[in-house]
Amino acid sequence: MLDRRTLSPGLIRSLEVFIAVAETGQMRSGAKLLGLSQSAASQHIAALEKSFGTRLIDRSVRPARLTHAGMRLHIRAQKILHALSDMESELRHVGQASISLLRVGIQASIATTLTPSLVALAQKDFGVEDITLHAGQSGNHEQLLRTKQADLAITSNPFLDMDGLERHHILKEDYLLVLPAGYQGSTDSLEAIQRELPLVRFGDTTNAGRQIAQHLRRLRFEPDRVIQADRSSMVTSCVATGQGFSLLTPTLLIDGLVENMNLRLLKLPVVGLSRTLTAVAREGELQDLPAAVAKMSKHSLMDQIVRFVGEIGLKSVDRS
Amino acid sequence: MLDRRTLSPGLIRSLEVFIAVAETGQMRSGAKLLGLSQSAASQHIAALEKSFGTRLIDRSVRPARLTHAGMRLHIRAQKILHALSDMESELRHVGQASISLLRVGIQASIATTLTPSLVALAQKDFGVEDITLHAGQSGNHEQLLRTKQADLAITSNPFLDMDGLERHHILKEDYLLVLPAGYQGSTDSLEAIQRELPLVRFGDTTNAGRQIAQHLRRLRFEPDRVIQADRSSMVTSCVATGQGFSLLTPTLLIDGLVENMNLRLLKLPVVGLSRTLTAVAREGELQDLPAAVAKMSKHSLMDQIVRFVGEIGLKSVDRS
DNA sequence: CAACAGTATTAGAAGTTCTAATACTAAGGA
DNA sequence: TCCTTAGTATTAGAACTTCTAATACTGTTG
Repeated sequence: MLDRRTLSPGLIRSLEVFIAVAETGQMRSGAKLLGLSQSAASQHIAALEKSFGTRLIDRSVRPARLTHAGMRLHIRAQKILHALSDMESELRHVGQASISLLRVGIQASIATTLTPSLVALAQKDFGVEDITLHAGQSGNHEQLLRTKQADLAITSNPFLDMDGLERHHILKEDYLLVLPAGYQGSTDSLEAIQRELPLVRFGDTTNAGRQIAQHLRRLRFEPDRVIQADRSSMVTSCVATGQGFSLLTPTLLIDGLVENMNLRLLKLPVVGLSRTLTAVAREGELQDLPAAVAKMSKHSLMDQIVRFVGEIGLKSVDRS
Repeated sequence: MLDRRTLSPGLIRSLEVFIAVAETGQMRSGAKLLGLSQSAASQHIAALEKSFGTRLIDRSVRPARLTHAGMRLHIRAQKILHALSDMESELRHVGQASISLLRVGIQASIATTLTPSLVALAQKDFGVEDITLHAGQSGNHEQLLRTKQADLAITSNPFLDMDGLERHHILKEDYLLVLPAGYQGSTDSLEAIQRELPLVRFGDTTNAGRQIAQHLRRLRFEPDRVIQADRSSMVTSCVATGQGFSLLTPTLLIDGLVENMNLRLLKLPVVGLSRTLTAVAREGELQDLPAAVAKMSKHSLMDQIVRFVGEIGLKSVDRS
């Protein structure tokens, strides 16, 4: 934090004049280089010399020569003025290289939550003029990215087999056990619960569905009764009305929440079932935007999880 | 070399305002930090945003937040403003730390040559107000430095056994064979010459005298007839009048030159006889001045050698 | 709707930088 | 010695930039 005015307001101009005079060895020539009069140059050099309390240029010789102090100033001033030019160039480049059109594929389960924040970020921080948002299944996003119909995907499937992409971790969430509020049976194991209630899960056409099915197979858990649905709200409705139990991540749960749904949430009695959300874009195309989107998404989703799922939701999400 | 005006004249002030606003998160607070009105701050930020063609601060949130471009600018601006502050501090320090009194011991043989240039350098480039110059034998200078009666010595004896000194090489000059212009004898060896003329050399009370005596002893050269003198001009007078021959460095020769002296100069028929001149000061006391003095001394002495000794003198001096 | 908090914009005052003219300095030549 | 030339310093006032006080505008809250 800088104190109040510590730098001379006209310092840059004076340094420009000083460098021009130093390198031409003559007040008038230096001034001419900058399109100034000899008098203006003389005044700038005099002001610098007064400010620093020391002679910078020895005018008694031809060509004029830098003093010791003048040589020190020359070295430093050149570096600083170049840094300023670089800074100006960079900032103008940031502005000019802004993204005019952004096409984003968002996984359906988190699309509602993320849309407002994403639009604000893209427009305000990155000057994006046109935004196209597509909510859908994660499987579609790979093709959209590959065929350049989408520039960015926010997805639970990071397309690890696909090259030329940059990936930015959003968060990893564990699946929770979702029971009807009135469930009185055992919660020690999935088998015990399954004896009381059927499993309500996503269909095999969904990534979540396939992921859960695969994991349960690995656990040798083969439920007798299964209810399959394609939407989060269908799943949660069945559970809320006591028709079954389910396994959902916090974000899936939020996506399915409707008013007056009474559900009981527990940590899964088995480990290793989780879902990772990632922001994915083609490498280098969007500069800093994908990373910023990932950061914003995490922040936004965490807020919702705390608000709608509470402590148990918070504990089921990684903190990295 | 910078082109004509490429940097905005008010850029520094605008950057100071930008940083203050960025770090307080509020236009009015940032302005207050710099003792400005809210309106002035608003105008500076607007000017920057117009210049760069992009939004730098998002005012719609509380506290105000930097855009992506704003964050880039913040990083760069802080570095540059700190560099400017450092530069101003350094330049003011150079001025304030100028040396008010400088006491220099110069070897007698080069004192006349160096005095004008040394005084100019010290006053013009280093702002030295009072200069005391002492011409004398190099043996004295060690004591003057040790007892702080002198700050700088320009000498042929670098006091290698004394710690806490900084040394700056000026030049190394080989001894030349100095003969009467009318000498007709052999110049193949010192023995041959000695058969014709006595050796005229500095007395053992001088560093040059001791150095030459020591070296001749190493060569097993023991002249029958020796003329000893304490001053260069005595030596050169004897030689010029045909009374003897001598061994002198270019600077010693110049020191002894008087009008209408006809001397014949030859490269010595033996090797390894040379003298090194060094600028010596107590470590760190005089900052950059000793190095500058050494550089100026070399330049000055080289000019004199070329002028009074010519090509053979130039060839007998190192070029490093 | 009114009150409040904060920013943007405007007109004119204040401050800074510029120019044209002039004064000053040093060196060289007649 | 005087005059001319080359170059810099200084001055008065014009031109430009930055500032302030006042007002308009925007968004949020009760």
